[in-house]
Amino acid sequence: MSSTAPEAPLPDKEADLGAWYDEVLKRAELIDIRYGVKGFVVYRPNAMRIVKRIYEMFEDELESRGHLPMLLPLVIPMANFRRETEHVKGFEDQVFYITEAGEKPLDEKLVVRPTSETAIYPMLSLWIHSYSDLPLRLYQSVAVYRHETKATRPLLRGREFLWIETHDAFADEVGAKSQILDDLQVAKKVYDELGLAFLVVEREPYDKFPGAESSYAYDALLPNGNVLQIATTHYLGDHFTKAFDVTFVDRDGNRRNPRSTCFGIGISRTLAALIMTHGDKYGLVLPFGLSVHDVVIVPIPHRGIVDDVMAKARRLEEDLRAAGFNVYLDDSEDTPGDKFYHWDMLGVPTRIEIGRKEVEGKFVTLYRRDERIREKVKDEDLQDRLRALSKEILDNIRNRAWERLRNSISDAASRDDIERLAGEGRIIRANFCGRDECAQEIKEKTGYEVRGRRVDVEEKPDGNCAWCGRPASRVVYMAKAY
RNA sequence: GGGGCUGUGGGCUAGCCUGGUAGGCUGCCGGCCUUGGGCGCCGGCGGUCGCCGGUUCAAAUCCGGCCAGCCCCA
Repeated sequence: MSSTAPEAPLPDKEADLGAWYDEVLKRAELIDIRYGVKGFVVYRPNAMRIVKRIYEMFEDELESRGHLPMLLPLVIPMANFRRETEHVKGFEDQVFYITEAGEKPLDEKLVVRPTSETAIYPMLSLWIHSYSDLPLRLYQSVAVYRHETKATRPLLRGREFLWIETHDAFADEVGAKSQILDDLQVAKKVYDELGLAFLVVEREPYDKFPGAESSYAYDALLPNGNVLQIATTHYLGDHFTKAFDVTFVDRDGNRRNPRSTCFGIGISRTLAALIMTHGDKYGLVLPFGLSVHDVVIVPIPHRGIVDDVMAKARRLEEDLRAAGFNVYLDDSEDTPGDKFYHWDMLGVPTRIEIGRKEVEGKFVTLYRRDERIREKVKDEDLQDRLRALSKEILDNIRNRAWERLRNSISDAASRDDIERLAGEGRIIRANFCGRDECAQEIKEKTGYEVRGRRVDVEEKPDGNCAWCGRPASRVVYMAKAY
């Protein structure tokens, strides 16, 4: 495979995030957008490596909290899809249908899942009988399909995207609501390990998932000031269990409908957020555990001591591998400079350079990608230093992300404030009346969306609605959204 | 949904207005020389110019349609 050594520098990330992003997807060989079908892209090995790791992190976390894996079919019979009316209304203008096979029309039209509630609930009605079957926590890691009408963007808005969806059922509302909090913990834990910064918000009532009673979301901040919804968890009440006749008999012998929840984790979008949050003018920046390798060794052979350099490089590779590091010795014939640019582009977090000085001085030159600086480390200290760096790098890029998020938020007390701050691309915190009319007007006038109120921090309004002046019932965050 | 721009060897592009042998950089292959942030030299490989149709003796180039991507607006 070619290790494309790109000539020109990347576009300026701050000035033109979109151009930078497209170029990184291409040069780091992450995503190929040339498949030829609008909204569908190819994930190349460098992307899938990261995707698999993100999946693993979420799956491990979900399973440790009682979720079991499952796999539902891609297709949903039309009759089932139509059983929950609000849900249908929310999705029907963007579902793909399968209507024929070969040349013949199908007897029953099939829906390609835009999400799998209407696939699983008929099964839950078969599986759930007694309170002892509850709670039931299931998840699947799949792609879903939505015929987006807005402009599609690789990983950010596709007609096919990767995600995890959980489908949980509980005997009562208390159980279901506590699951929502647990879901939020799952997301927080993994996003922390990815170094992402985010707002956790409860969506406004008119902005809920179709069929939900309440919706909670993780909005990550992108460097252009936009927010990106990367995960949502929903309390579905008994809407779906009623519509699909899911019942159980409680301890008192009464037949009841379980309360249910679902949790959608956007894997494609999480990848996009990772790329854009941490990347710089040399390409990806990733914490340990996400990139193709965590440590790359680059030998710098000089005439006369090539053998010594290679021997030390090989010995290091062996030692580090034995110690559990994901290490790679780049002994290709490219020049060192070429290799530096290549591994920088892929976001490999650390690099070890071995040349004459390192062989003679019994040390290595250790480079960290996040700050692009080198340090000398004595051979015997290397493993400890790498372990420490693993944590330092993650802390560093996470802190940077959070600092940017904190610095992006401004308070607005009036309509003028909102319009001015929206013009500056700020995330806006404001007292809000909670009315859909206001939210729509704000969207029309400024392009900003009311994203909801914080759930991780309690914030009480200290004045009237910043937009309409009516009494405020909550403090909300407004932002331009992807 | 509306408007604009773009599509040329693996990657980036020139040529298009003014129709006539598709040029460069990079990559890839072979060789020599090298190697501390994209080394140098020599030789070679690689393109039905997004797709379909039209005009013409002749189309990458002009015209129409379609597909895809990017930007702006709703």
